[in-house]
Amino acid sequence: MSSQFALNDVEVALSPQERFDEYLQSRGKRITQQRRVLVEHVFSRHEHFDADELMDALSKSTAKQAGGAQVSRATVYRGLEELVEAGLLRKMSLDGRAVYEHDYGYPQHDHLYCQQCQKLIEFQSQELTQLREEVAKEHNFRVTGHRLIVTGVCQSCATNRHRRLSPVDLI
Amino acid sequence: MSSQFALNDVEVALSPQERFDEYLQSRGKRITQQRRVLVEHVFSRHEHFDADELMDALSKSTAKQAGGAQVSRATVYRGLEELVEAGLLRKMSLDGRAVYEHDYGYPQHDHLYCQQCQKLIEFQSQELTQLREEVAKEHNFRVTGHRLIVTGVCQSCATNRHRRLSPVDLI
DNA sequence: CTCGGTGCAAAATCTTTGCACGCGA
DNA sequence: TCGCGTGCAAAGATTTTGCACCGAG
Repeated sequence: MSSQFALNDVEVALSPQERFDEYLQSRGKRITQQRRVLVEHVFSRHEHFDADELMDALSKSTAKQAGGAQVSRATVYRGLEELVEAGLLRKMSLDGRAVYEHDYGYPQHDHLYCQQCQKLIEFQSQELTQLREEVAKEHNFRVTGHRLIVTGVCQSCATNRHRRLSPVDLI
Repeated sequence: MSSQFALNDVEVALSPQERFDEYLQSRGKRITQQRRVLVEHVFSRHEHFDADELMDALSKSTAKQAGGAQVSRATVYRGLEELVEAGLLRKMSLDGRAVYEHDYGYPQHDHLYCQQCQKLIEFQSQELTQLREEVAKEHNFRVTGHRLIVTGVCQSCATNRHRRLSPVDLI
Protein backbone atom coordinates (compact mmCIF):
# COMPACT_ATOMS: atom_id res chain seq x y z
CA MET A 1 0.00 0.00 0.00
CA SER A 2 1.33 3.38 -0.97
CA SER A 3 -0.75 6.25 0.28
CA GLN A 4 -2.89 4.20 2.60
CA PHE A 5 -3.33 5.34 6.17
CA ALA A 6 -4.28 2.95 8.90
CA LEU A 7 -6.19 4.60 11.71
CA ASN A 8 -6.81 1.82 14.13
CA ASP A 9 -9.16 -0.69 12.56
CA VAL A 10 -10.06 0.80 9.24
CA GLU A 11 -7.88 1.87 6.36
CA VAL A 12 -8.68 5.04 4.55
CA ALA A 13 -7.21 6.64 1.47
CA LEU A 14 -6.45 10.00 3.03
CA SER A 15 -4.99 11.15 6.31
CA PRO A 16 -7.29 13.18 8.53
CA GLN A 17 -5.34 16.26 7.54
CA GLU A 18 -5.82 15.56 3.85
CA ARG A 19 -9.42 14.64 4.34
CA PHE A 20 -10.06 17.90 6.13
CA ASP A 21 -8.27 19.90 3.45
CA GLU A 22 -10.52 18.26 0.93
CA TYR A 23 -13.57 19.22 2.95
CA LEU A 24 -12.41 22.79 3.31
CA GLN A 25 -11.65 23.19 -0.36
CA SER A 26 -15.00 21.74 -1.37
CA ARG A 27 -16.64 24.43 0.73
CA GLY A 28 -14.41 27.23 -0.43
CA LYS A 29 -12.94 27.46 3.05
CA ARG A 30 -9.32 28.18 3.70
CA ILE A 31 -6.56 25.97 4.98
CA THR A 32 -5.10 27.94 7.84
CA GLN A 33 -2.39 27.31 10.39
CA GLN A 34 -4.99 27.12 13.15
CA ARG A 35 -7.09 24.50 11.45
CA ARG A 36 -3.96 22.54 10.65
CA VAL A 37 -2.77 22.59 14.25
CA LEU A 38 -6.21 21.63 15.44
CA VAL A 39 -6.46 18.53 13.28
CA GLU A 40 -2.90 17.58 14.11
CA HIS A 41 -3.59 17.56 17.82
CA VAL A 42 -7.00 16.00 17.63
CA PHE A 43 -5.65 13.03 15.69
CA SER A 44 -2.32 12.68 17.46
CA ARG A 45 -3.91 10.36 19.99
CA HIS A 46 -7.09 8.32 19.97
CA GLU A 47 -9.03 9.48 22.96
CA HIS A 48 -12.15 11.24 24.02
CA PHE A 49 -11.80 14.90 24.83
CA ASP A 50 -13.71 18.11 25.38
CA ALA A 51 -13.00 21.65 24.26
CA ASP A 52 -11.12 22.51 27.43
CA GLU A 53 -8.80 19.54 27.26
CA LEU A 54 -7.99 20.38 23.67
CA MET A 55 -7.28 23.98 24.65
CA ASP A 56 -4.86 22.77 27.30
CA ALA A 57 -3.09 20.47 24.89
CA LEU A 58 -2.79 23.24 22.34
CA SER A 59 -1.42 25.83 24.72
CA LYS A 60 1.10 23.37 26.14
CA SER A 61 2.50 22.40 22.75
CA THR A 62 2.67 25.94 21.45
CA ALA A 63 4.58 26.91 24.55
CA LYS A 64 7.29 24.39 23.66
CA GLN A 65 7.69 24.93 19.94
CA ALA A 66 7.97 28.52 18.85
CA GLY A 67 6.56 27.68 15.45
CA GLY A 68 3.21 26.51 16.78
CA ALA A 69 0.38 28.89 16.02
CA GLN A 70 -1.85 30.19 18.75
CA VAL A 71 -5.42 28.98 18.60
CA SER A 72 -8.04 30.93 20.52
CA ARG A 73 -10.92 29.33 22.34
CA ALA A 74 -13.42 30.63 19.81
CA THR A 75 -11.45 29.11 16.97
CA VAL A 76 -11.26 25.80 18.76
CA TYR A 77 -15.04 25.71 19.08
CA ARG A 78 -15.49 26.78 15.47
CA GLY A 79 -12.94 24.26 14.34
CA LEU A 80 -14.47 21.37 16.26
CA GLU A 81 -17.79 22.15 14.64
CA GLU A 82 -16.16 21.95 11.23
CA LEU A 83 -14.47 18.70 12.06
CA VAL A 84 -17.83 17.24 12.97
CA GLU A 85 -19.29 18.66 9.75
CA ALA A 86 -16.46 17.08 7.82
CA GLY A 87 -17.16 13.72 9.39
CA LEU A 88 -13.80 13.53 11.12
CA LEU A 89 -15.16 13.79 14.63
CA ARG A 90 -18.26 12.69 16.43
CA LYS A 91 -19.78 14.82 19.12
CA MET A 92 -21.68 13.63 22.14
CA SER A 93 -22.99 15.18 25.30
CA LEU A 94 -21.91 13.86 28.68
CA ASP A 95 -23.18 15.48 31.85
CA GLY A 96 -24.03 18.57 29.88
CA ARG A 97 -20.55 18.93 28.44
CA ALA A 98 -19.66 18.30 24.80
CA VAL A 99 -17.24 15.42 24.29
CA TYR A 100 -15.57 14.49 21.01
CA GLU A 101 -14.05 11.36 19.55
CA HIS A 102 -12.59 10.19 16.27
CA ASP A 103 -15.05 9.20 13.63
CA TYR A 104 -13.09 9.21 10.39
CA GLY A 105 -11.68 5.80 9.62
CA TYR A 106 -13.05 4.50 12.87
CA PRO A 107 -15.73 1.85 13.20
CA GLN A 108 -19.17 2.42 14.71
CA HIS A 109 -19.18 1.69 18.40
CA ASP A 110 -20.82 2.58 21.70
CA HIS A 111 -19.68 3.22 25.24
CA LEU A 112 -19.56 2.04 28.79
CA TYR A 113 -19.33 5.07 31.05
CA CYS A 114 -17.82 4.75 34.50
CA GLN A 115 -19.60 7.10 36.85
CA GLN A 116 -16.72 6.85 39.26
CA CYS A 117 -13.72 7.78 37.14
CA GLN A 118 -15.57 9.25 34.12
CA LYS A 119 -13.74 6.88 31.83
CA LEU A 120 -15.31 5.90 28.51
CA ILE A 121 -14.84 2.33 27.37
CA GLU A 122 -15.67 1.49 23.79
CA PHE A 123 -17.42 -1.60 22.55
CA GLN A 124 -18.94 -2.76 19.31
CA SER A 125 -22.16 -4.60 18.69
CA GLN A 126 -23.63 -5.43 15.37
CA GLU A 127 -26.76 -6.71 17.09
CA LEU A 128 -27.46 -3.19 18.20
CA THR A 129 -27.45 -1.85 14.68
CA GLN A 130 -29.89 -4.58 13.76
CA LEU A 131 -32.11 -3.83 16.73
CA ARG A 132 -32.02 -0.18 15.80
CA GLU A 133 -33.33 -0.87 12.33
CA GLU A 134 -36.16 -3.03 13.59
CA VAL A 135 -37.40 -0.40 15.99
CA ALA A 136 -37.10 2.32 13.38
CA LYS A 137 -39.12 0.33 10.90
CA GLU A 138 -41.92 -0.15 13.41
CA HIS A 139 -42.17 3.59 13.87
CA ASN A 140 -41.58 4.61 10.25
CA PHE A 141 -38.52 6.43 11.46
CA ARG A 142 -35.62 7.28 9.17
CA VAL A 143 -32.47 6.61 11.16
CA THR A 144 -29.36 8.70 10.79
CA GLY A 145 -27.49 7.37 13.80
CA HIS A 146 -27.66 6.37 17.41
CA ARG A 147 -25.89 6.66 20.71
CA LEU A 148 -25.89 4.09 23.48
CA ILE A 149 -24.22 4.77 26.77
CA VAL A 150 -24.23 2.11 29.44
CA THR A 151 -23.54 3.66 32.82
CA GLY A 152 -22.04 1.92 35.82
CA VAL A 153 -18.74 1.23 37.48
CA CYS A 154 -15.67 -0.08 35.70
CA GLN A 155 -13.62 -2.98 36.93
CA SER A 156 -10.74 -1.01 38.43
CA CYS A 157 -13.04 1.38 40.26
CA ALA A 158 -15.06 -1.48 41.68
CA THR A 159 -11.87 -3.11 42.91
CA ASN A 160 -10.40 -0.01 44.50
CA ARG A 161 -13.66 0.79 46.17
CA HIS A 162 -13.65 -2.56 47.89
CA ARG A 163 -10.13 -2.34 49.20
CA ARG A 164 -10.33 1.01 50.90
CA LEU A 165 -13.16 3.27 51.78
CA SER A 166 -11.20 6.24 53.05
CA PRO A 167 -13.18 9.45 53.53
CA VAL A 168 -10.87 11.14 51.05
CA ASP A 169 -12.42 9.15 48.23
CA LEU A 170 -15.81 10.66 48.74
CA ILE A 171 -15.57 13.82 46.75
CA MET B 1 -57.92 -1.96 44.03
CA SER B 2 -58.05 0.45 46.93
CA SER B 3 -55.04 2.69 47.20
CA GLN B 4 -53.47 1.53 43.96
CA PHE B 5 -52.37 4.15 41.49
CA ALA B 6 -52.03 3.33 37.83
CA LEU B 7 -49.43 5.46 36.13
CA ASN B 8 -49.56 4.29 32.57
CA ASP B 9 -48.34 0.72 32.38
CA VAL B 10 -47.30 -0.08 35.91
CA GLU B 11 -49.22 -0.02 39.13
CA VAL B 12 -47.58 1.33 42.22
CA ALA B 13 -48.71 1.49 45.80
CA LEU B 14 -48.21 5.22 46.28
CA SER B 15 -48.94 8.28 44.21
CA PRO B 16 -45.93 10.31 43.11
CA GLN B 17 -46.87 12.89 45.71
CA GLU B 18 -46.95 10.30 48.47
CA ARG B 19 -43.80 8.67 47.25
CA PHE B 20 -42.01 11.99 47.30
CA ASP B 21 -43.27 12.80 50.79
CA GLU B 22 -41.87 9.50 51.90
CA TYR B 23 -38.52 10.33 50.36
CA LEU B 24 -38.47 13.76 51.97
CA GLN B 25 -39.34 12.44 55.39
CA SER B 26 -36.72 9.74 55.21
CA ARG B 27 -34.16 12.47 54.62
CA GLY B 28 -35.47 14.84 57.23
CA LYS B 29 -36.47 17.24 54.49
CA ARG B 30 -39.62 19.29 54.68
CA ILE B 31 -42.81 19.01 52.71
CA THR B 32 -43.32 22.50 51.38
CA GLN B 33 -45.90 24.12 49.13
CA GLN B 34 -43.28 24.58 46.42
CA ARG B 35 -42.27 20.95 46.36
CA ARG B 36 -45.92 19.96 46.36
CA VAL B 37 -46.73 22.19 43.40
CA LEU B 38 -43.68 20.92 41.58
CA VAL B 39 -44.62 17.28 41.84
CA GLU B 40 -48.21 18.05 40.98
CA HIS B 41 -47.25 19.71 37.72
CA VAL B 42 -44.56 17.27 36.77
CA PHE B 43 -46.93 14.35 37.05
CA SER B 44 -50.05 16.01 35.68
CA ARG B 45 -49.05 14.93 32.19
CA HIS B 46 -46.73 12.27 30.89
CA GLU B 47 -44.29 14.12 28.70
CA HIS B 48 -40.67 15.05 28.37
CA PHE B 49 -39.76 18.51 29.57
CA ASP B 50 -36.88 20.75 30.55
CA ALA B 51 -36.51 23.24 33.38
CA ASP B 52 -37.76 26.13 31.27
CA GLU B 53 -40.91 24.40 30.14
CA LEU B 54 -41.69 23.52 33.71
CA MET B 55 -41.12 27.10 34.76
CA ASP B 56 -43.57 28.25 32.10
CA ALA B 57 -46.20 25.77 33.18
CA LEU B 58 -45.80 26.79 36.79
CA SER B 59 -46.06 30.51 36.18
CA LYS B 60 -49.08 30.05 33.95
CA SER B 61 -51.01 28.01 36.51
CA THR B 62 -50.13 30.25 39.44
CA ALA B 63 -51.36 33.20 37.44
CA LYS B 64 -54.78 31.60 37.18
CA GLN B 65 -55.34 30.29 40.68
CA ALA B 66 -54.52 32.69 43.45
CA GLY B 67 -53.77 29.87 45.82
CA GLY B 68 -50.88 28.52 43.77
CA ALA B 69 -47.51 29.12 45.36
CA GLN B 70 -44.76 30.83 43.45
CA VAL B 71 -41.79 28.68 42.62
CA SER B 72 -38.55 30.37 41.74
CA ARG B 73 -36.17 29.10 39.10
CA ALA B 74 -33.61 28.07 41.70
CA THR B 75 -36.20 26.04 43.54
CA VAL B 76 -37.28 24.35 40.33
CA TYR B 77 -33.73 23.25 39.68
CA ARG B 78 -33.25 22.12 43.26
CA GLY B 79 -36.57 20.33 43.19
CA LEU B 80 -35.88 18.51 39.95
CA GLU B 81 -32.64 17.26 41.40
CA GLU B 82 -34.52 15.88 44.38
CA LEU B 83 -37.09 14.23 42.19
CA VAL B 84 -34.31 12.46 40.35
CA GLU B 85 -32.75 11.50 43.68
CA ALA B 86 -36.09 10.15 44.81
CA GLY B 87 -36.38 8.03 41.70
CA LEU B 88 -39.46 9.83 40.44
CA LEU B 89 -37.80 11.38 37.44
CA ARG B 90 -35.10 10.41 35.04
CA LYS B 91 -32.74 13.01 33.68
CA MET B 92 -31.10 13.00 30.30
CA SER B 93 -29.08 15.44 28.28
CA LEU B 94 -30.21 16.42 24.81
CA ASP B 95 -28.19 18.93 22.80
CA GLY B 96 -26.56 20.07 26.01
CA ARG B 97 -29.86 20.78 27.72
CA ALA B 98 -31.26 18.72 30.59
CA VAL B 99 -34.52 16.93 29.80
CA TYR B 100 -36.66 15.04 32.29
CA GLU B 101 -39.23 12.26 32.08
CA HIS B 102 -41.26 10.15 34.46
CA ASP B 103 -39.45 7.24 35.97
CA TYR B 104 -41.57 6.22 38.94
CA GLY B 105 -44.05 3.53 37.98
CA TYR B 106 -42.93 3.72 34.41
CA PRO B 107 -41.25 0.91 32.50
CA GLN B 108 -37.70 1.03 31.18
CA HIS B 109 -37.58 2.33 27.65
CA ASP B 110 -35.47 4.20 25.13
CA HIS B 111 -36.00 6.90 22.56
CA LEU B 112 -36.17 7.81 18.93
CA TYR B 113 -35.21 11.47 18.60
CA CYS B 114 -36.42 13.46 15.63
CA GLN B 115 -33.76 15.97 14.69
CA GLN B 116 -36.35 17.96 12.77
CA CYS B 117 -39.08 18.54 15.33
CA GLN B 118 -37.13 17.56 18.48
CA LYS B 119 -39.83 15.08 19.37
CA LEU B 120 -38.96 12.09 21.54
CA ILE B 121 -40.66 8.81 20.71
CA GLU B 122 -40.47 6.03 23.27
CA PHE B 123 -39.92 2.38 22.57
CA GLN B 124 -39.14 -0.71 24.58
CA SER B 125 -36.75 -3.51 23.85
CA GLN B 126 -35.92 -6.36 26.12
CA GLU B 127 -33.23 -7.47 23.69
CA LEU B 128 -31.35 -4.32 24.52
CA THR B 129 -31.25 -5.09 28.20
CA GLN B 130 -29.92 -8.49 27.34
CA LEU B 131 -27.30 -7.08 25.01
CA ARG B 132 -26.30 -4.64 27.70
CA GLU B 133 -25.59 -7.39 30.17
CA GLU B 134 -23.50 -9.36 27.72
CA VAL B 135 -21.28 -6.42 26.93
CA ALA B 136 -20.93 -5.51 30.59
CA LYS B 137 -19.89 -9.03 31.46
CA GLU B 138 -17.17 -8.98 28.83
CA HIS B 139 -15.69 -5.86 30.35
CA ASN B 140 -16.26 -6.74 34.00
CA PHE B 141 -18.45 -3.70 34.20
CA ARG B 142 -21.12 -3.28 36.87
CA VAL B 143 -24.13 -1.77 35.11
CA THR B 144 -26.43 0.69 36.81
CA GLY B 145 -28.35 1.79 33.75
CA HIS B 146 -28.18 2.79 30.13
CA ARG B 147 -29.45 5.30 27.63
CA LEU B 148 -30.03 4.70 23.94
CA ILE B 149 -31.08 7.47 21.65
CA VAL B 150 -31.67 6.72 17.99
CA THR B 151 -31.51 9.92 15.97
CA GLY B 152 -33.20 10.56 12.68
CA VAL B 153 -36.39 11.93 11.18
CA CYS B 154 -39.85 10.94 12.30
CA GLN B 155 -42.60 9.94 9.93
CA SER B 156 -44.56 13.18 9.95
CA CYS B 157 -41.49 15.31 9.44
CA ALA B 158 -40.31 13.16 6.56
CA THR B 159 -43.73 13.51 4.94
CA ASN B 160 -44.03 17.25 5.42
CA ARG B 161 -40.56 17.83 4.22
CA HIS B 162 -41.37 16.16 0.94
CA ARG B 163 -44.56 18.06 0.29
CA ARG B 164 -43.33 21.56 0.85
CA LEU B 165 -39.96 23.15 1.32
CA SER B 166 -41.06 26.64 2.27
CA PRO B 167 -38.32 28.85 3.72
CA VAL B 168 -40.49 29.35 6.78
CA ASP B 169 -39.75 25.81 7.88
CA LEU B 170 -36.10 26.53 8.34
CA ILE B 171 -36.57 28.50 11.58
C1' DC C 1 -38.71 28.05 68.39
C1' DT C 2 -35.38 25.91 64.98
C1' DC C 3 -33.34 24.79 61.24
C1' DG C 4 -34.14 23.60 56.59
C1' DG C 5 -36.27 25.98 52.37
C1' DT C 6 -36.92 29.77 49.38
C1' DG C 7 -36.25 33.83 46.51
C1' DC C 8 -33.18 36.89 44.59
C1' DA C 9 -29.27 38.05 42.52
C1' DA C 10 -24.77 37.03 41.51
C1' DA C 11 -21.57 33.57 40.03
C1' DA C 12 -20.11 29.61 37.38
C1' DT C 13 -19.90 26.91 33.18
C1' DC C 14 -19.83 26.12 28.65
C1' DT C 15 -20.50 27.93 24.08
C1' DT C 16 -21.59 31.38 20.56
C1' DT C 17 -21.21 35.86 18.31
C1' DG C 18 -19.92 40.82 16.71
C1' DC C 19 -16.29 43.31 15.04
C1' DA C 20 -11.92 45.00 13.28
C1' DC C 21 -7.67 43.34 11.68
C1' DG C 22 -4.65 39.76 9.33
C1' DC C 23 -3.56 36.38 6.15
C1' DG C 24 -4.49 32.58 2.62
C1' DA C 25 -5.63 31.88 -2.23
C1' DT D 1 -6.21 42.36 -3.70
C1' DC D 2 -10.39 40.29 -1.68
C1' DG D 3 -12.80 38.17 1.52
C1' DC D 4 -12.72 34.49 4.78
C1' DG D 5 -10.65 33.45 9.35
C1' DT D 6 -9.05 34.83 13.72
C1' DG D 7 -8.62 36.87 18.29
C1' DC D 8 -10.70 39.35 21.73
C1' DA D 9 -14.22 40.51 24.41
C1' DA D 10 -18.79 40.54 25.22
C1' DA D 11 -23.09 38.27 25.01
C1' DG D 12 -25.87 33.97 25.59
C1' DA D 13 -27.76 30.03 27.56
C1' DT D 14 -28.22 27.00 31.29
C1' DT D 15 -27.44 25.73 35.92
C1' DT D 16 -25.52 26.52 40.59
C1' DT D 17 -24.67 29.04 44.82
C1' DG D 18 -24.44 32.66 48.79
C1' DC D 19 -27.22 34.90 51.86
C1' DA D 20 -30.98 36.86 54.55
C1' DC D 21 -35.61 36.01 55.54
C1' DC D 22 -39.58 32.68 55.96
C1' DG D 23 -42.21 28.98 57.46
C1' DA D 24 -42.91 23.74 58.37
C1' DG D 25 -42.51 20.63 62.14
